[in-house]
Amino acid sequence: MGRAPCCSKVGLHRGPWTPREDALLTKYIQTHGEGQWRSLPKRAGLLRCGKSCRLRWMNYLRPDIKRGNITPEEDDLIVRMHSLLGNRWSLIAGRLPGRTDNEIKNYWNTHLSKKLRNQGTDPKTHDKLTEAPEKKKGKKKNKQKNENNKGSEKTLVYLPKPIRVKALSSCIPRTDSTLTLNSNSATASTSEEKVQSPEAEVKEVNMVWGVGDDADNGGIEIFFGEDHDLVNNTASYEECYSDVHTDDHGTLEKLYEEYLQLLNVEEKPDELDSFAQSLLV
DNA sequence: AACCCCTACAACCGCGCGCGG
DNA sequence: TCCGCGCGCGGTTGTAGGGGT
Repeated sequence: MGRAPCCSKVGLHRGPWTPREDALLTKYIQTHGEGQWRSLPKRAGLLRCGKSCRLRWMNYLRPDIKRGNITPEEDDLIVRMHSLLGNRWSLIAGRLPGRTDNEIKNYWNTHLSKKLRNQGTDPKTHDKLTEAPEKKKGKKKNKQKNENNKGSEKTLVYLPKPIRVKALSSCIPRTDSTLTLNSNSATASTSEEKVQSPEAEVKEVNMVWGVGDDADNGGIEIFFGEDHDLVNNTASYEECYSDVHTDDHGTLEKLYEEYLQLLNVEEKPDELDSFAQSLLV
């Protein structure tokens, strides 16, 4: 077993980035743009692995990164998105403009999971804990804190299976993405019928959504997007989602209703607006 | 003052997916 | 169809710094 390292480690810098390295990377990307990460370090004059460069840029140097404290609104949204999406940090981050998946993941592990536990909520399942909240004394060392991320016994309906989220970069801008649900918890369809996006239901927030089967992963696929993106892009809905099928509109409606409930649409219409705004970024 | 423990978060790692040859 | 590469993701580790004893 064992996978070859992404690049030769010999002679490459590791650990914290120096201001000089940051400057080199930033300057290179400003001139040549992102991408080609593997060859970028050499061309930028950096003794770093391409992966490390990508991470540094994505999580720290990008000009649109919002540094600073997570606001209570963001905090709340993260919790509710997590209850729906699980540990899909990149997907959650996509709904929080300027925030990175790494930042949200760290914030979750250090703040929110603890906060939820103290509130008597299981941070993995978002169910009520039967046991009393963990006391501060008797806490184990650092390594233990990440135990929360390991396999869950969750059986809640619609909990996403912990599998990869697919980006639809060819059709839809970066902030739109898909998630896949476990077929054990939601009805998957293999019908050949094309599904009509229920745009009418969500027009006021300029969003479209839909569900399709994801046979490869044994699940179904949900996507959220912005209808003007689909209109403005040359690709049609069918071109983007040619594999989207359903014969179970009840399931679709239920899924979407739950999504809206999680956003507390009725109680916080402004928040949905800001959510919709975030999709524009 | 010195030591220890804990927190926060930057960085690394391994893996899987998509795409092009 | 297969294979290798590039990329992105989630999980994990490393470490600086702060607070308590």
